[in-house]
Amino acid sequence: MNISEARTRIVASADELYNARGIQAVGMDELRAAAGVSLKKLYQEFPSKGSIVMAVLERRHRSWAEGLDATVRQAPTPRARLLAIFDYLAQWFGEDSFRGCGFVNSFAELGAVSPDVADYARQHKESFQEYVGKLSEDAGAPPYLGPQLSILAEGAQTTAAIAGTVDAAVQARQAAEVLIDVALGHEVRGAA
Amino acid sequence: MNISEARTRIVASADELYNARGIQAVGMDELRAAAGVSLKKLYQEFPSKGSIVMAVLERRHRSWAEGLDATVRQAPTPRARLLAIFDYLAQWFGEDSFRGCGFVNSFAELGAVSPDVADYARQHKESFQEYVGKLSEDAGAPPYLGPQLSILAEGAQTTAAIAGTVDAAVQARQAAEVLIDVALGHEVRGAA
DNA sequence: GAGCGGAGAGAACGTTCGTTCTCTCTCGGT
DNA sequence: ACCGAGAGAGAACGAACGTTCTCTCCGCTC
Repeated sequence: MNISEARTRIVASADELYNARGIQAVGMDELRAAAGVSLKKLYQEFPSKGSIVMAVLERRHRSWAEGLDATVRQAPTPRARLLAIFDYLAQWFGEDSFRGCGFVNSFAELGAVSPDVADYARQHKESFQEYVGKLSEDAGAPPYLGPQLSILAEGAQTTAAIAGTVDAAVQARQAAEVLIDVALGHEVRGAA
Repeated sequence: MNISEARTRIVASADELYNARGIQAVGMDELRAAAGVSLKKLYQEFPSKGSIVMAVLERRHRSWAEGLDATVRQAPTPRARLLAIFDYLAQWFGEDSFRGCGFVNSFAELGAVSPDVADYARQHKESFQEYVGKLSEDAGAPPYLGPQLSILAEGAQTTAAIAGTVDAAVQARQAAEVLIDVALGHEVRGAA
């Protein structure tokens, strides 16, 4: 077996287990079993559990950013691209494995004791906010729209995770529509 | 020393410590020291760490609900009362001890392994959503406004916690203004 | 004053965790 | 065929945790 094959499998298993049950609740032996790897090889690939956690965060960031961008790219107009963010959320929330944003969760679990985890979570959120800001700019919206939509997306994730329903994605999407149209100077009528 | 005095001090210390460093990172001995109580008395008041966690959640819920309601009551109109939610958030985010919503954090840490914690977090969020829904109804807004504002508030909390700034509260407040006015059928002009 | 109940301090226990060590087996080169 | 390097399985280790037990001391009752 290739060395990097083992790395990949370890990180993938860790991602799945940490997401499902929390980082601190999953021990190295359980991870070893799930990855089908010896404990020796585990510590040969990663010097510590902390480094596995960081590798998982990197994997999550790549996966999220790529998935989001793929969905957004399919939308034809700048306005549709902004709304596509919430379609991506809706699809994500519907997955059985969805248990909230992995960065929020790891920040809550380890942010206070691990500066690395806290910094990475911050970076991930900043990168998302920049992405949304760029999409907003492309749509010709004033700069306040980006943060507003980012906050909506963030709130939808937390709400969906704790309530256990997909509703938050469509509610956030409807709110986003209003905010976008107002920011673009369109006429908006409230539905009664 | 009165028995319920000890209980109160234990729960207050636990709240502070759990908030600052995470529940799993704080051991019973550290809590005992912070509360100024013997380990014996600790287990005399609470049968287990889990029961202390639940008591902390109850305390947090009461404190949050009372603080929010006090701020909201000061606002003169239904519209101002809806916006007061975000003033409350802004003040909260500015506190040194702010480290994100305690229910989101405990859900992230223990929700997957403790149904009690998960259920309580769900109840807390539901209760907040009902509260916002009631305020929306009082303002004469259509029923979709409540969830929209709840999601905004939720997102502001997470964003402020991870970014470490208060900005999210005022950004969410501005978005809320737009959503409220559109929902009430007012004319809204986008600022450019 | 003697004895007793309860409280505080902290040692002790059993478990779990992250990490390392040991033992055994296999496989490739001469 | 033999020897050495490397890998797998899992025992072992030290620390930390939640929880319980022990010991000592204080104040109250007869």
